[in-house]
Amino acid sequence: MSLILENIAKHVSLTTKEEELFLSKTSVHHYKAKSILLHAGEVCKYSYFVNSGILRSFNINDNIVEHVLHFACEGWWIGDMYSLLSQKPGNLFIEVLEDAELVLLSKENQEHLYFEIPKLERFFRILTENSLITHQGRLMDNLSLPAEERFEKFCKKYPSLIQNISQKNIASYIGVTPEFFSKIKSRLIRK
Amino acid sequence: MSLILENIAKHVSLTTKEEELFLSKTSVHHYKAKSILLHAGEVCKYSYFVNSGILRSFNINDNIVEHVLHFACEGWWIGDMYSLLSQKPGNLFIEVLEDAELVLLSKENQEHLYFEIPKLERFFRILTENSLITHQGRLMDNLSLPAEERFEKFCKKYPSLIQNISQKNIASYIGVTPEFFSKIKSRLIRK
DNA sequence: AACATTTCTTAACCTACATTAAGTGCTTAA
DNA sequence: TTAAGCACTTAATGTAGGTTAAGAAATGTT
Repeated sequence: MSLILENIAKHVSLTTKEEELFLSKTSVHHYKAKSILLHAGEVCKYSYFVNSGILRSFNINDNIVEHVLHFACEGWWIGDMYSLLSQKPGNLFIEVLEDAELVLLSKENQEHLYFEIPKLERFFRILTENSLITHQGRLMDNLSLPAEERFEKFCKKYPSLIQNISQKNIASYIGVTPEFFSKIKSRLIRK
Repeated sequence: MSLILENIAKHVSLTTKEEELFLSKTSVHHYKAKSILLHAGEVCKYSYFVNSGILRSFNINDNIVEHVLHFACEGWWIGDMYSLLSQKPGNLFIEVLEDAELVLLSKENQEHLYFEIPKLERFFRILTENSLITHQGRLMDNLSLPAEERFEKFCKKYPSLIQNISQKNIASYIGVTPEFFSKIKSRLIRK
């Protein structure tokens, strides 16, 4: 069974017919590392589900500094929620970090599916709720914890990512410069 | 018509019978300023909709420093999403800042309503999506903007709140100490 | 009205993190 | 195979924002 159907089955149970309908509204594409799926200033047309590979979403400040909003690897969704829902140009880039196989679900198809399979409305509600909880937690951590503890939390929460993501990108997610991140890391190793 | 029904009507249209069913699952309560509706360590049982008054949710770090996650005034919802959905003890306090009339919706009733009025699943999906977008934006702002610009954004986004909330609380939401916030403010006034 | 409590301001000093810069090792590319 | 480009490290110096402390203004309480 495909990964995305397993993913859905964790929250709602679809009939075989519904599963087929769902899949018929999606398409699978392959992307090479360094591909940019979405540029800031564009309107985001798809939600992306990751079958394999790694992606990140980030913004760029004053044309210089990148800040990572989100990583996505196998079994995760990624997109620019703001742009996708408003259909206005967003601030996010979406980039492939490691060669990826993605399931694309367009906004229109997603809306269709809500009408044809109301259970999917529930599925995406739950997905969005979980994402919100994660973001709230990260926000509170950024307000209240020093960089070193934010890094430790990141390691605990996403152990699989640490192996596969450059320090530069982790630093950007944590919210520090690569230089300072390097210092933190060597401090932790010395312990 | 009640404020909460107007609120729902902005996203989905309910029949009169459905509206009655919805209201029958909620209850209205009045709280004095300084009431604490939820303590960190407790399980959150309700979503709160604000008919009038002002509330805030916040955590406390090392038993000392407060950080505001969220303000809510007329027409807004507030709760501890993490605790509400997981039914585990959360980290948030919810406090009344100004005497409030609130609509309480328990988790069980909310789940019931999803089954009896599927349109409400859509309503809360949309609500959660909007909240997620807001939190993502705030997260990126915290990562990439200095405190002064975060404050300016806050003023633009929530002009009505500034009149009614102490500087201490705004500072905590922005992510700086009251002392530094005071400095920022006088710097902006001098401009 | 008088006292207590909390909020806000100001200022001196301190620290977590940024910036700049220089150097090392890895990878990719002609 | 050499050069060019990144990712990473280290270290000197700079700064946004924190801490501490003390007083002023506002608010609440009896």
